[in-house]
Amino acid sequence: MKTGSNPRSERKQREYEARREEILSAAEGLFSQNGFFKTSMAEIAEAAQFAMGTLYKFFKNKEDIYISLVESKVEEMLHQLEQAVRRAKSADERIREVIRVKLAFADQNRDFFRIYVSEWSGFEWTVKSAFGDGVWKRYLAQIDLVANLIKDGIKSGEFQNVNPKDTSLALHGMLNSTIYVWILKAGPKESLVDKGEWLGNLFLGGLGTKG
Amino acid sequence: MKTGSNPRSERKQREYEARREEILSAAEGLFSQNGFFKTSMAEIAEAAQFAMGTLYKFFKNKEDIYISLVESKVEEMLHQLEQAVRRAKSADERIREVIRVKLAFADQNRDFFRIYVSEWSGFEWTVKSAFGDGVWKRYLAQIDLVANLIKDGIKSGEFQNVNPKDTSLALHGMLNSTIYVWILKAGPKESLVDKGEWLGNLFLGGLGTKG
DNA sequence: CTAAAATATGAATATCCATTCTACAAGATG
DNA sequence: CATCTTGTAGAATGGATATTCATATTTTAG
Repeated sequence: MKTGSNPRSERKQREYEARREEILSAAEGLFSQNGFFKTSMAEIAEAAQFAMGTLYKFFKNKEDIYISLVESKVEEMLHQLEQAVRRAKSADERIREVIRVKLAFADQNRDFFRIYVSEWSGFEWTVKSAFGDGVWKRYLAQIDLVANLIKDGIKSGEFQNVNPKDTSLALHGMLNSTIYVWILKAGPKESLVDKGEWLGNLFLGGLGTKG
Repeated sequence: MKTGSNPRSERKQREYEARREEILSAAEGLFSQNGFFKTSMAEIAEAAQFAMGTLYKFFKNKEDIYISLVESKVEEMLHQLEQAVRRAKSADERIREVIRVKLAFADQNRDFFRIYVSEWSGFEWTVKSAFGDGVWKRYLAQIDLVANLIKDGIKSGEFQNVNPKDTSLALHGMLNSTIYVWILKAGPKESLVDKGEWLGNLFLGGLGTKG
């Protein structure tokens, strides 16, 4: 009949979660460095200090580890973007806020972002199976978030009359390429976040001098 | 002593090249659809209508096929970009020309571009081995080409005083994301090349209304 | 037409690795 | 303390597939 008392099972639960996180964290570094296909379960097990068999008590399979990893982080990033949009008042400022938050998030989550960027353009059709649902949906949610923001800016006259979705996509492309190369070079000197302002200027004001 | 006569060996050479191209072309479709790791030599052989062993007469291994494929196309794209830059006169027009050419190339080489985009952000560290040399170098050459173009534009006063390399990178990111999503959706109605003009406007003039 | 050289073949090999399974340990329970 | 439950271990299994190699076919040339 079960003890039924919460405290005990709660601790179990917590410990289970903690171990799960440890595995994810170990896997994150490996996937980031070597990609999905060149990371073996044996390596993950070793890095997480568990036996291979144990991993399967926490995750259905290798893909499940990968997906859990990406999903939770993408979710987190989406949350942060939503909050950022909320706190800014003008359309212009909202765009700048999005840029800032994304750069900061990348700065804070380098390993993840390396996975993420290659995910958004490539793995989608490589690890496909379960992806359409979780990650891709949240990715589109990000694009939509910014697209709506642009739509509002157009209505208010702050922005030119463009296709909001295409423009949002362009912005994300700009950011991703900037972030990705920054991660690759990884010079400890250059600050990624500092690039936020000129990226905002470029996107909002353009490269040309004549208005 | 050899016949020494050229004509004969020339034909051989041509036929060899032709078969090589056939293999590359077959591989292109498969890699594009399923990615490097989920494409087997058996599949390539079948698609190219050769036996597996024969493939190894033309290429050292699977990776060699992949690399040859990407390298030759990237080279081609680079050439086209160089020409495009040459034929335009103003800095502004040169940027627009680059955008046009890249979009047209993507339009014409959908399969390749799908590989390319995932290559530029992801496979680089996954299929790594021989890449640093060929593909990556040519990719950077593209970035540099545009960076120089921007530098000139700054000198002539046409462009604002930005970091040319970062800005070039941002442009390429914009284009890649636009192209990539277009390929995924693949609606036969929307023209990719038609997006060139507003992408040029956006990049040069910015999203905002106030100069 | 026939022998030698060059090509093409695809079954056999060897390696790699995700996943499973049986045995062992630690901790809870009465 | 004995038993039962839960968690951990890592060797064994099975499947996949890149690459090789002995054989067969085609082409060349005398």
